[in-house]
Amino acid sequence: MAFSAKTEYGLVSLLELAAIHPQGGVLQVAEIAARQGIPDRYLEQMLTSLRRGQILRSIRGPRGGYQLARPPAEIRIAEVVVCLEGELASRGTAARQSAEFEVIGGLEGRLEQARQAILEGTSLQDLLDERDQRLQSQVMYFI
Amino acid sequence: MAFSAKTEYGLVSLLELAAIHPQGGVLQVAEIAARQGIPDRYLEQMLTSLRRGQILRSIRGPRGGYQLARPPAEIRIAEVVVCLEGELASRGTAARQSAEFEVIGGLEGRLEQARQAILEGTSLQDLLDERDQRLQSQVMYFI
DNA sequence: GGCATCCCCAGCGATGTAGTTGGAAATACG
DNA sequence: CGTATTTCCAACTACATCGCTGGGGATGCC
Repeated sequence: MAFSAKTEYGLVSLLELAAIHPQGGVLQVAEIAARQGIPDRYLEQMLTSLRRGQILRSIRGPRGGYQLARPPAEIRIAEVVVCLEGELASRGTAARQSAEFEVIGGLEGRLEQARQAILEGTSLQDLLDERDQRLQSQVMYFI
Repeated sequence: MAFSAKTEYGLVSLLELAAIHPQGGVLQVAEIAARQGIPDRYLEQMLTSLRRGQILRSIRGPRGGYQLARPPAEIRIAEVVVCLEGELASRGTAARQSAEFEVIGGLEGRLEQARQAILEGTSLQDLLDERDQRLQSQVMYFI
């Protein structure tokens, strides 16, 4: 798959929070984990990363939980992925110095650029819309 | 990086072989490895994969080596990558059944589709042209 | 104070990646 | 024929990462 479990779990959680954002919605780790079938102690770590990345805000104590730090339209998926994938600073390997390696490096650059374009061009709101549409058509079939 | 070392090494080797293909060129593992600074016993495995994938042909015994099984224009990079990355059949994870996971899955699909489009749309000849152009401009600077 | 909830960080098993090694089979060449 | 050269096959190691679990600690509502 294109994403690690970390990233998938984080994005799914953000989607859940985005869905109730207009109501200023707050969800607890355990709630999200139960609904999505994710180990809660693991999910905790992703939400912590997202908080450190200023994407989530947390509320401690009883009746606490997490909520989006910004409206979904202002959260780019690229940002989320960087935050969850751990950056892996200078993931680029020490480029070997031959014309052949440079050409391959160029191809890799184009691949990552294409990926980045999609991730930058998609906001959490876009995914939320997609989700709502999906749920909508499920209801249609149901009737 | 977008590629594993395996894939990079394999592609670099293919580039070297493509460069001398019009002369029906043959190179030995040790030659390529030395020129590119790759451990030769490791590179051996990549070239074996490429042979099994019908991308290379091998000649055994003294004065043996490897050569392209087809002209570079007929070798798509997508094919090479599949061959080297080991396929990892059904790399796709067991998709969780929630609207949120489905939406994320959709995004992953678009990412992989974009990647695939580039890899399908690039032939070994394309990379070879890029290499030659790069070498050409190096000479320019040299003068 | 007590309980619910987030916070931090350490560790663990499975898997994958990069590379090494040992030897068997084919074949050109003298 | 014999030997050196080269590919072929398959196992093995070292290390990192991934997905996940666990133990406490901090905070804050009641």
